Amino acid sequence: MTATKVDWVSSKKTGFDLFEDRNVVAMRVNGELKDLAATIESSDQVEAVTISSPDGLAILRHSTAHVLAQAVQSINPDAKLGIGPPITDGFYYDFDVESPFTPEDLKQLEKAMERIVKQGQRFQRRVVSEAEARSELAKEPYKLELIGLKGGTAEDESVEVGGAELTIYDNVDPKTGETVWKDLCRGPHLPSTRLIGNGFALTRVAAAYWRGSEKNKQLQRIYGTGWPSKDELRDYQARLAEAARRDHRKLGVELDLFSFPTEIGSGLAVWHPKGGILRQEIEQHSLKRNREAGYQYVYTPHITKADLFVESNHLVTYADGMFPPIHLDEERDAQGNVTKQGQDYYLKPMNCPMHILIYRERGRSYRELPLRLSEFGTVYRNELSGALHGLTRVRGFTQDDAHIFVAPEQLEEEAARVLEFVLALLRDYGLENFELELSMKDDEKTKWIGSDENWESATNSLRKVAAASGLKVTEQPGEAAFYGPKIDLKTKDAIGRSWQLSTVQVDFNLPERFGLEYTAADGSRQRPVMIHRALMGSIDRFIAILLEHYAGAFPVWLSPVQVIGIPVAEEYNEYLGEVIAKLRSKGVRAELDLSTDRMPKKIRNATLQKIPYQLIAGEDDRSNSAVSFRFRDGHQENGVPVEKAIERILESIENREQV
RNA sequence: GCCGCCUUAGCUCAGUUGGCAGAGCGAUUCACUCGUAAUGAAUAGGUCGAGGGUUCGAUUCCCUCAGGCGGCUCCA
Repeated sequence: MTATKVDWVSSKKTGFDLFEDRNVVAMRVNGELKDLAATIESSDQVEAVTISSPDGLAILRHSTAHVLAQAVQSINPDAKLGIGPPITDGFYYDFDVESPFTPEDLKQLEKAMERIVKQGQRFQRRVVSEAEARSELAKEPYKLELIGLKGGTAEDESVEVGGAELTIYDNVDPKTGETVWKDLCRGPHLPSTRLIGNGFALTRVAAAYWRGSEKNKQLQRIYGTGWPSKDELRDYQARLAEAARRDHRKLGVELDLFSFPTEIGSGLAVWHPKGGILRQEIEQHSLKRNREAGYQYVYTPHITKADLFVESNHLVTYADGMFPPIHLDEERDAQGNVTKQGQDYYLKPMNCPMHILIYRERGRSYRELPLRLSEFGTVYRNELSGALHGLTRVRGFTQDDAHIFVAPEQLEEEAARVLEFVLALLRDYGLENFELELSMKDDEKTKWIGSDENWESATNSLRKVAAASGLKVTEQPGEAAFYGPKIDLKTKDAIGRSWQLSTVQVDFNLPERFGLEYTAADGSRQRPVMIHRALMGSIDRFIAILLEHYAGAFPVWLSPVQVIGIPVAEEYNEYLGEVIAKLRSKGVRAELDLSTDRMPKKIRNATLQKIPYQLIAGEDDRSNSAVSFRFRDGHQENGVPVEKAIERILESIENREQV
């Protein structure tokens, strides 16, 4: 926060009197955000809100949204206003219009907005009664609906009608004093549109359901971004360009890792040889770590009779996410009458019921617990076509899944072990900067099953475990799965984007449904608790995250091609070929570039493929039994003796180094 | 699933107000034998996403479908 405390000044004043700094665009009066035009009482605590502070940016963006709405209505007076709040990095405004906006409309609207900004219209707050608001906004059906909602039940406060009173903001032409536009809004706003400057841009158009419900009409939403200066806008646009450069869908094509053939179907990926190597490395490393941590690997089928998902209740709670059944074994006579009842089979959307059946296959002793079953389990989910997105949202994917069966008293210790394990493994892949979210039940929703005592003790256990990790923990009441609390782990990638990865969920429900038991030390039958652990979420998605994190330039051990040999001329093919062969014999993924390209072209190709080591050899190297290194960043080390070079490469693989 | 936009060579993209389809990269071949991000030349490569309609004629206009992109919704 850049807000500064301000001492109280004697007589009655407004924010304009108090703050001369033009960067101050609003103020907090006794903790409440207000326009600078608001008057201040002598007992008030006042803080300045500068345009670059989080509050200031939100106000800037909200005011920019108003300017957008004014621009839209200046061009199309029939456009009905929805809502227009600030969001991360920008704002949007929803409109009900006859025909959707086009990219050309956006350019035209930006121009209109610039004119409004230059005009320096004042945002003037005015308190109105509900009746006044209704008559002034008679032509705005959505605003009228918002007015109707105000004072209703626990509805979230919105930027339109939150707060104690209804207010309308008039946009006033500073020269004529005429109100040129107005909008129902709680504020606060910038003192003048001029402060918006040239740090804004309209970014895209999209449809959005009115008030976020599929049942409502879709409005046309215009998204924009807004910043205090043109330079900051450019920085933001550069960040977007960097994110686009790292897009895993683009890198997947460029590095020949995977594709989504339309013949196979939406959201169903095939892995090419290079992507296959990457995936194998990740899986093998994970397998080894899982084994070391006491997990036992299992295999289960991709398809099962309906019975299993009836017993697990997935066919009730998760039916929408499942592919329709495959009807098998039905027989009919010549008249078409069913002579043998068929069976429905389903593609599995989750692995847990299968693992549970392995547990239940025989009697279990407390001595076997915790029993940790893990699997790279491939699941299929019938995601809505519009929700699919590269490898991060697909219809078939592989979870590095595990289900741990523990005695209730083991829950806390095991959860701590799981979290520790998850963090260690993710660090192996080069991820850092983790945050935890503890999702709990709340008193408002009714979906929760299981006893309050169970919830309380499990939540307390997870809370302790999360706290002990030393990571930042956010508690989220109401966000738990219906069957138990969970810890989700988020990580930030190299350019600061947050990704949800692992989840550790406590489940009382499935052990109950499947009647799981173990024999305790005293001979009594007890019910185990289950922990669901998806470490990388989905391997497919995890690879997408790593791809974007590393921008395709993986650490040596994960690189599909680790070493490429580039002879200076054909003459040196044989010499360098021997070096490459030695590396291959030691398990290094090394290739020799025998193409007819010239050397600089080969270097360019290898660099674009983001291969960590380019080994170059010409006369200087051959006569000294040496090779020359060229690295991704272009720096070189010439004349390295072959044995030393090999050693160095092997070490970097062993230590999972980035080079 | 809903709304909007898009789909032209392996890739990135021009183009046609309805009249024989274009470039760069990539591929192949030939020449060059080369020291740190593109040597030169030639050749091949297309039912203009699929199907239907309008038209003398459709890659171009209209309809349906598929796939992609951006959102919304969804993500137990």
